[in-house]
Amino acid sequence: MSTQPTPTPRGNAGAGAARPRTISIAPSATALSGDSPHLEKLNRAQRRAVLYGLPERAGGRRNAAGEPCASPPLLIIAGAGTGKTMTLAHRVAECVLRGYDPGRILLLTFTRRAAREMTRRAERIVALAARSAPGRGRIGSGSLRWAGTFHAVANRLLRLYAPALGLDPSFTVLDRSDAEDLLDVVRHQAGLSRRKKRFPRKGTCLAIYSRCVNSSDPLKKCLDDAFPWCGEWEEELRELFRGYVEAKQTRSVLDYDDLLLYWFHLMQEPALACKVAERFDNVLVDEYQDTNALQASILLALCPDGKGLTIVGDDAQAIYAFRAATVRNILDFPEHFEPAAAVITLEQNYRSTQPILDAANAVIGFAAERFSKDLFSKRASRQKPRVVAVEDESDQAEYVVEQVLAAREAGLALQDQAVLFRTTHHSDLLQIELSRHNIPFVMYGGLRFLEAAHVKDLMCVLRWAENPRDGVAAFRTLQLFPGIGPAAAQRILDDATDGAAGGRFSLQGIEPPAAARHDWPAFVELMRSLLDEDCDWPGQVGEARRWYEPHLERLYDAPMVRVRDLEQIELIASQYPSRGRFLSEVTIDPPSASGDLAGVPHLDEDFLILSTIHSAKGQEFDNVYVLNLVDGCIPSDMATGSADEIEEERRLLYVAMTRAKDELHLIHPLRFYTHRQHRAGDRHVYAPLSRFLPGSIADRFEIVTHGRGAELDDADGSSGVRVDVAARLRNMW
DNA sequence: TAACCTCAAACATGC
DNA sequence: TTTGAGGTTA
Repeated sequence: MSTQPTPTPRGNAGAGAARPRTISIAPSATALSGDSPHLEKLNRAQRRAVLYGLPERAGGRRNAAGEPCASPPLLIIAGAGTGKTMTLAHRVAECVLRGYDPGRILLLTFTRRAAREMTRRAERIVALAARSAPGRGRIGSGSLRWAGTFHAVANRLLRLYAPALGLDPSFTVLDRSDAEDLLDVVRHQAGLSRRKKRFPRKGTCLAIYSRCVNSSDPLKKCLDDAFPWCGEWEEELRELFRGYVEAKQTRSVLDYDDLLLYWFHLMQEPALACKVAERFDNVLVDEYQDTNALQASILLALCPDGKGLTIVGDDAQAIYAFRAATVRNILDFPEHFEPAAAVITLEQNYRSTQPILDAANAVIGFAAERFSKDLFSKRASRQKPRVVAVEDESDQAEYVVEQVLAAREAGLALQDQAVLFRTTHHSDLLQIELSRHNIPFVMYGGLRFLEAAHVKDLMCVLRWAENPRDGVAAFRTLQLFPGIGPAAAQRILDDATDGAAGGRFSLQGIEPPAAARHDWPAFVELMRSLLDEDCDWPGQVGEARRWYEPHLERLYDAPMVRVRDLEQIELIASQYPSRGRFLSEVTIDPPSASGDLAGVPHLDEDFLILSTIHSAKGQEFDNVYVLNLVDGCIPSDMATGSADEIEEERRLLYVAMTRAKDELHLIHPLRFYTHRQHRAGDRHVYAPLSRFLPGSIADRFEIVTHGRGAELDDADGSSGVRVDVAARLRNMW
């Protein structure tokens, strides 16, 4: 679908292609590495990446012309398992050791967890080096203040520069479903819900909006590219988005995309951009292949000449195009600068055995465009990765259980084993099977803790208190009362803001509907308390919870489980210094979305990891089991629309495979039972092995058959004949 | 009139 | 499973 020019095909230097340049290492750098024990563990390429272009001493941070001493732009292409985190952490540490102020280093990562890991390591390296060379650099815990995701850093910067941007510094942040709700309000007000033909749903509308913002493309192009079935609604959508932007502004709320968008506009104003840029001597960006056009614009505005800028990524692991990330960012990075940025490639893999890499290289070898590199490892093994044919999904679950238990018997902890899958529901059956066998597990990226209705309810009460203009939070809070629905909530909201000036509001004198009258005074008292400047934090979370619990019991079944979740919120809240920080940071990087296990109590000491492939990014495990290696799952049925989408699915499989250190099992259920049928129903379709594992690379794998699947041996596709029955059945309609 | 309930349809899924 | 529309009740 994309008509953009392609970058370097393998072994072919195309025009404008980014090719690795020869890097000459400054003698001083070599000398330094010789006497620096903290660099000893690094290989040659890693050491080059750590030291490249860094001035010997950054003391004073200014050269004779009064300009900051800074390294030229650098791109590190770090293949899977090549010690990327370690290398980046070392470079951060090296900056500190050479005299840069850690508080002036900006480290942009993909998740908060990655930021934490990186700072922790950098601090350790500095501490270690300081022991052998006292006085070279100092770093205390927490002095790398500017480490986080683009969104988290944006949140902090925007609060600092809010007045200049016309923002209320106590703005609140809408998560995805809040944003959808607000969009829905606007949609109804604009009369778009009353159309002869069905208008796209709120989730789709927001996805379109988000894509426009993040790709920086006009609406028309977004619709053509990603939402062709909504093309006829272009004008209505434009009107809707106009209303949505206005609605956010009157409420002092920002959605995820706004965080980037406001930062972008901050950087477009030269005077302000200069101030922001001056805060940082070094800017390091991790996972650059998964940034989008808007993020790239921000970054280039932050470092127009690339001075002090280091980016790390792997084009072969770009898996977020659906969120408007573009691999062009990394492919085109070197040529943005004059002279072009240096490229250092890390190819030695320390994670996987060579047979696993051979297989992964073979899979990614079919990719159409990428920086040329092939991973190699010194970890020899005779064990090839397995392609396991199983009869169906329940046989698949059985196989995983068997293998996991066998590996544990052999001494491998459950935590060192992971089951990966394309979408969350692919793991449904396995979860049941694991529970049956009493195998504890943790689901990464699945829980969506903050999206549970009762959790959102409580968060909205707090959010309303934080930002009285946050009508989204207010609207939801009010509807918790019996007898208050959308209409009454809106009336109360109007009355409450009418009587008070300056965006404040007052619940005094509001007459609620009869059914809500009984509970009303307690709520007025709660809000009075929460709005009090001296209200104790985090104690107010408990106060809000105690008010909310009776409502919870009325509104939902199984209240006990939900009550425990609320206690969990209290616990999490206690780790933040203020209500504002808690609300924004938890919204921007929710605890479960980043696979953040810290602070999740009552877990067994050992547990199996279940994760979507997306959430497994950056992780590694001894044994990896990948579920549903069939066409329709990988690549997903939903992603076969264009060549670009197929390529992304291929990279997704590559990411999954390269998570494995020792053992890799790719499981192929031969048939799938179709849904929505009687319990004992036998309607099913035969599923062909994923197209990413064609017969031509079969020699990279050990092909095995499990259990009852043995009977179907000659149907497993190893004959080389492929019939995509699933697709044919789909195409019937 | 608005809240609440029921039922049918849906172009999505990863964060 | 969820959304949203339409019908029923307070």
